[in-house]
Amino acid sequence: MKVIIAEKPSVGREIAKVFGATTKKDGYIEGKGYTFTWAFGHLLQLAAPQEYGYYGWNVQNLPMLPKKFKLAIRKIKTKNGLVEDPGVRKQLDIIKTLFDEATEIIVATDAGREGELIFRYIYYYLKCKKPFKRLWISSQTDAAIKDGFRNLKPGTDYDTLFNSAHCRSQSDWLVGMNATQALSLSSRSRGVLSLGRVQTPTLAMICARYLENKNFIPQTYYQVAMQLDKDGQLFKAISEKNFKTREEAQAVLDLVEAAGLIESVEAKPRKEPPPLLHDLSSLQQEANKRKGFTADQTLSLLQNLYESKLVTYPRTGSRYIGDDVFAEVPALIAKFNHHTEFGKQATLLGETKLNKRSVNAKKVTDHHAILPTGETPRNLSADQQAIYDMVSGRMLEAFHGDCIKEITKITVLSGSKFMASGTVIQTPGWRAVFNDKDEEKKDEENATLPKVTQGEILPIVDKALLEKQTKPKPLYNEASLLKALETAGKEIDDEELRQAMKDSGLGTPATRAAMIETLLKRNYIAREKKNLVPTSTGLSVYEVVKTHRIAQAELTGAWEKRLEEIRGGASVSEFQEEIKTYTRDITRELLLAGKEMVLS
DNA sequence: GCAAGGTC
Repeated sequence: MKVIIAEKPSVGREIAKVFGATTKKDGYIEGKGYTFTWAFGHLLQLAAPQEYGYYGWNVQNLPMLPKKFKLAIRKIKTKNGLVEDPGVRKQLDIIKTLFDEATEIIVATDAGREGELIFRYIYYYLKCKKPFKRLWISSQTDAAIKDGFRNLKPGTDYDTLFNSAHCRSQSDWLVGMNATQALSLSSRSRGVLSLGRVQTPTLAMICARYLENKNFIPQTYYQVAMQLDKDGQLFKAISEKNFKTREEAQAVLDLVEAAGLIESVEAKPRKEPPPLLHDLSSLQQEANKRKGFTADQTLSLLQNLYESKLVTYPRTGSRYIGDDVFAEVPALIAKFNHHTEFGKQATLLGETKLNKRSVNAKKVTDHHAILPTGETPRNLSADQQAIYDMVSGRMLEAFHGDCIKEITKITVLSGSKFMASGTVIQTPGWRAVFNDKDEEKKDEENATLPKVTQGEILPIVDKALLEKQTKPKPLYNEASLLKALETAGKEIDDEELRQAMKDSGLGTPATRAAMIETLLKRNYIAREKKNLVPTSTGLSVYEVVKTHRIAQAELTGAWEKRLEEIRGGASVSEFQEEIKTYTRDITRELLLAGKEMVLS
């Protein structure tokens, strides 16, 4: 008997379906000589410090450097503290029984570093010795699955990938556990002061932005505005220059005459391509902007929709689909032909050539972009419906044509030079789907401009001196923080580190929402209206760690570079030694620095 | 009491 193990039930069932296996059992499916089972993500994790004899929280234990890491069944929090997750225990028992009976195992966990780790941790924990092969596919269409099974890889091909995954896991444990205890103990804080490779740079970003915003000194500047009249249609023009002093602006204002000469008129069409399909992060950002949902709420609503088979896999980091999935898109779009809001646009799309901007198999990683499945939704809550509409509306947008705008710039002479600009949508294209108001217009922009010609002289009906102030960068909210986490590392000077981080950023799509919740739970940050601001505790921690590597995105870049080398066959023990050295250093530094910490 | 990673 061959046993196929997937990362999650949905994938296990999908593969079983392709094989025509139909006998559903508790925790697996049988048929056609195969058994299909699954994990629920990571069933096993690196064991807690006490499993290595480090009891209690004690400076004497630090740094904790286990000789050999152990695995433990995933825990859940109950009122009696941490206990083994019974569902996980049960599934692990099922997997053990199946592995014991197996002649061969086929590994169908997600095609990536963590997918490899999920399987290997199970395999080694169960002390399994059966041979295994690897299924490596990036979409779960019938064709992709069949093709993948014709091209199974030897399991050992992925040994170095497992090494890199295991190193990632151990390193996060070593640095996180030790740094957390070191700072919590030395600061004599009442609560836990947690630190980690991802959470601490995130906290640092929030704190740095908050301080920059709070300490910003606004600069006053001046502009001169006028209103011109073209056959009764008024429009606004602003001085070409900004002025540092009121006097300079006043002088320009005084020179404005009763009429202005149209010096030039420039009208250019601009094509605006449709947005890409959603990945989790872009959807979380949009839901935060449109509905004020937190990243965590959006993920949980999307998970509900996924479990009801209404949308595809939610925790994806790709905004693209492959050609195989694209082949199914026309039929999917047609399902929305009678939708109350999008029906007209869906029908229209059915008659036109689809935009293939979101189609690129090379940019599909473990999972493709989020799409509706085409199943008809029933009894959705208002919030679920809102998320579902964002997913399906985005699909219609993504395959729509460009939006064509006309950007007009007019220069007016009256004493000095003035500019008027306006944007008119000529062909809405994808913008017809939601028919939203255009993104926030600059206040000097006119909604529409009258037709004027060069050389014309128009009466000036009003003029004024405007006093304005420069504005600081805004505080982070969930949407802008998620964006910043995705792009973290883009400004690293070191070319190699920047390169190593360019596809990842800080954290992963699956973990970012939970990480924001962790910072809130630790009382490091708080929600203030839609903004995320640091608390006094958060700022105190930031002050202590801000100059250390643990507070910088570069640390992730440096690790990613080394992990990629390990995947390519480089020495594991060398990296492990570096991490141990770093762990000793950061622990020692924090044991000292924490003593100086001011906690209110 | 602690990380980051995955998912019901």
